[in-house]
Amino acid sequence: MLDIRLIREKPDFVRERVASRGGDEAAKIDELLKVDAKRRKAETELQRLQSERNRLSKEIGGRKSRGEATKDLEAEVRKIGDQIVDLEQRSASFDEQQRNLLLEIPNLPHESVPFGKDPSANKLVREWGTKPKLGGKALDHVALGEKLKILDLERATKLSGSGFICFAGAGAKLERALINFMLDLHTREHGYTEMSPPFLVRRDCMIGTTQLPKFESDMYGLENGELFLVPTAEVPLTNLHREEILTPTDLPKKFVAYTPCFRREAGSAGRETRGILRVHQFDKVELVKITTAETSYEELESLVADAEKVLQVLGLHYRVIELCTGDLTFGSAKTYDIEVWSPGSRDGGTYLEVSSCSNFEDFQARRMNLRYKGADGKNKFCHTLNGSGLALPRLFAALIENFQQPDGSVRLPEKLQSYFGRNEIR
RNA sequence: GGUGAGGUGGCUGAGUGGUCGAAAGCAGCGCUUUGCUAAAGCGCCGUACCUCAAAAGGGUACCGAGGGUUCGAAUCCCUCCCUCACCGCCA
Repeated sequence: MLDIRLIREKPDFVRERVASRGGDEAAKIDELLKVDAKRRKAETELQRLQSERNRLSKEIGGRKSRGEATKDLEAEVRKIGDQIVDLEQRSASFDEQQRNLLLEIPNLPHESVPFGKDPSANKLVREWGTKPKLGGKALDHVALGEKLKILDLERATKLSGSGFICFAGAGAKLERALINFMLDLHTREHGYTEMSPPFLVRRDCMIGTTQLPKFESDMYGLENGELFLVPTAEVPLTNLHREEILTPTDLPKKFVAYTPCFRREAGSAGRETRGILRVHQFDKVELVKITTAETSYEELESLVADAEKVLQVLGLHYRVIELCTGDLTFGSAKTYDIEVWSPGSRDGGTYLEVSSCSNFEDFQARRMNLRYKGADGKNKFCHTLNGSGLALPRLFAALIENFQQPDGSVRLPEKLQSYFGRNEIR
């Protein structure tokens, strides 16, 4: 949520920044300013009347204690009371309109974000490692999974429909090994605190991290819209301290959690969704940071580095992409994607997004009223960041494709062997 | 799920219709004094919003949430939420 004062003071700047993402939300700025003006006018008038009522009510109290008549004053206050009821309703309605508009306006891209309207304007930041030499006959993860009996997609479909995964045997164990490996890496070497949060959260949490109100149709909900299945651990982790005022010396707070993620992914189908690459339920290890305003951008860089480390230790080739203004998600001010090499996908391989690391600045914090005490004693909104560290199905797919052997077996990276218990799957 | 108790400022805790945004204590901040690592005295010390060019100042709202009664509600009534205790059930 943007600061209404910023919009009021620099409407042109906000309009221009919002427009740089594409979309039509910039048009809402004018509407918002109108509502804001009406709201403040109503509020000022309301407060004037309330003040008057307070004054007269005290006068009544005074007169009664002296045994004087109060009928005339009571009639007057009753009249003011009627006007107050009316103005309260109008004021509350403007207030709600304003909040609803604010919830629908996306965050402003950071000034460093490259301008562009689609992914073609994204910027390659760096690459790490090299593509494996597999002799041009790389199998994709679906074929490999079937051959090694570590994926049972047919039966997953029987249980839950398309878009669900059933890891089998060594596949299930590999999934678990990867989760443990990543959690250990981030807690032991990167200083994150491991959490195991609820997988169902309240509506307010979903609003806090910007999944709602705009993207409700992408979410799974329960109980008349009261509880939602988390689409990512970002939601419970970032909301942990919602409505709190944190001590700056406790910042940054760094959390890591494994959770399943539930997404409707309505309308997605086709080559992008083959196998386990885009599904309704998947596992993910997520990194979240809560920081001060001053440090959030350096924290973003180290967050990306923390996520990259997973691929480095596993020895998987990847690249880091900086998203352009038009490709940013709703709440993000700046985002880096990490894409791992998948030699079996498409014809001759492609890159798969396994992490998206974003700085939301105070956009989420404002929605969830998450603050810290500034050095000047004033309460300030925190900055929030998150990134996958990493998403499992695509990592799983990339791993078995990159390390497949000519005989169809998969040789596991050294670091993973102790977690998996063996050095290969065959 | 049942019964009972309760939700007041960073914490503890008064306050059952009228200068209560709220006593007091603790914590915190500032000054003074003594001196020593602690104590005493005095002062300040919630949040959000509106107003104001800004600061100062002024105002409004907030005592779990939402409604109601009233000229006036932390205080009375209703609904809901949460916490605690005991009972029941249970992986």
